[in-house]
Amino acid sequence: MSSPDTSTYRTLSIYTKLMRAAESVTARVHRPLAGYDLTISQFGVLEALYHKGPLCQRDAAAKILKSTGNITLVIDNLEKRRLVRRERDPADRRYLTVHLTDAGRAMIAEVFRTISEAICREMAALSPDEQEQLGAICRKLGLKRAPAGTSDEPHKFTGMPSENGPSPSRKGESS
Amino acid sequence: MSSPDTSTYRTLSIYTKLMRAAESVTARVHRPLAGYDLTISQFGVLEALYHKGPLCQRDAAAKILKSTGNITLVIDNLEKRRLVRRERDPADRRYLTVHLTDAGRAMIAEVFRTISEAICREMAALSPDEQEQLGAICRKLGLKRAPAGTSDEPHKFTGMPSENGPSPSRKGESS
DNA sequence: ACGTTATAGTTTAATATAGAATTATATGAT
DNA sequence: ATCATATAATTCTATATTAAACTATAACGT
Repeated sequence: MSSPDTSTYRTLSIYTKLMRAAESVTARVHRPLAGYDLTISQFGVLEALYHKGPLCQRDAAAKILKSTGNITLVIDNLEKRRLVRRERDPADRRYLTVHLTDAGRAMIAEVFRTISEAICREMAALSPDEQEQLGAICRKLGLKRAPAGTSDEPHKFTGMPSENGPSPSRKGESS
Repeated sequence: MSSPDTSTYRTLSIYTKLMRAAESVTARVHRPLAGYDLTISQFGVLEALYHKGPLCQRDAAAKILKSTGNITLVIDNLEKRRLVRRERDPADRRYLTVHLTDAGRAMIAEVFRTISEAICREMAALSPDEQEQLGAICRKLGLKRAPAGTSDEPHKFTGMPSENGPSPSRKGESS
């Protein structure tokens, strides 16, 4: 019943709605970060460490989808504030493992709680049914190249599904 | 039958899925822009001009959700490539109206077609029913402060729903 | 063992962006 | 008419970010 044009229009329209919804929700969700003087990247790193434990910088970069050049700066800044510390891996001296300090852990625990609450408030606009539908739809949308992820990760509020495959790093673990 | 914790977990999980889907889809959709040597901001401005006609810089900035300081540079760069031109509004000399040039229009027409096709490919992962559901869900999610938008705008592939209300500008039109 | 290749991290140069201060123009109140 | 205020755009300063060049370390093939 609809010309190709109309159907295209509807599709574009829905895409646009998706983008706006995502942007508007993230804008509101991330608002509290300003109060902690954290950038989204800094939050992303802290959160990754909080939920996955110590990480090397390459993996941290992959989590938040930034370049390795950038992660150096992000972690520099977190380290200056004593929220994380770097530790040279004695087994492979190329690696720097990034750890949360106690202060960092305390901070991310609080920030994470705050952000979680914000997320729940936002998502409360949807009924449980709608949340289900949304989850299913997003899985389909995201799955294009992503290796049908099962994602062991707890929660990742920032970052992208590794699109090109940032590689799990540390290939030569066996031997 | 789920503890508050479980329910929170599920909510966070769905939020995360939404963010990843949105990011992964936009990454794929925007990929062709590199071939035209257009940044996302530049594309956003061209697209706004294409669909809404000439705009003053303030409005262009609002469309793509960037600062007025930034829009100056974005438009500078588009103007250098003769894709747009600035025109001083004789009625109110504070305004610069930004127009597409013929070259700009030709370019955005082509780019828009390319991007539209990419979007359709992405959205084809969903059945018509699912697309409907997604549209409805996004409307609910986006609507938090947004004035129950009816959005006369054709398509906006970049930018955000004006959250705080960037103001329609040009208040003193009457008189 | 030795040299090639790969990988983790840093540095450097360029761009994008936000935010504050600035300039030019317009509006409104008295 | 004049002065205070508001607004559009630009400029300036600082930060975030990427990409590419570079350094240090490790793995692999011969």
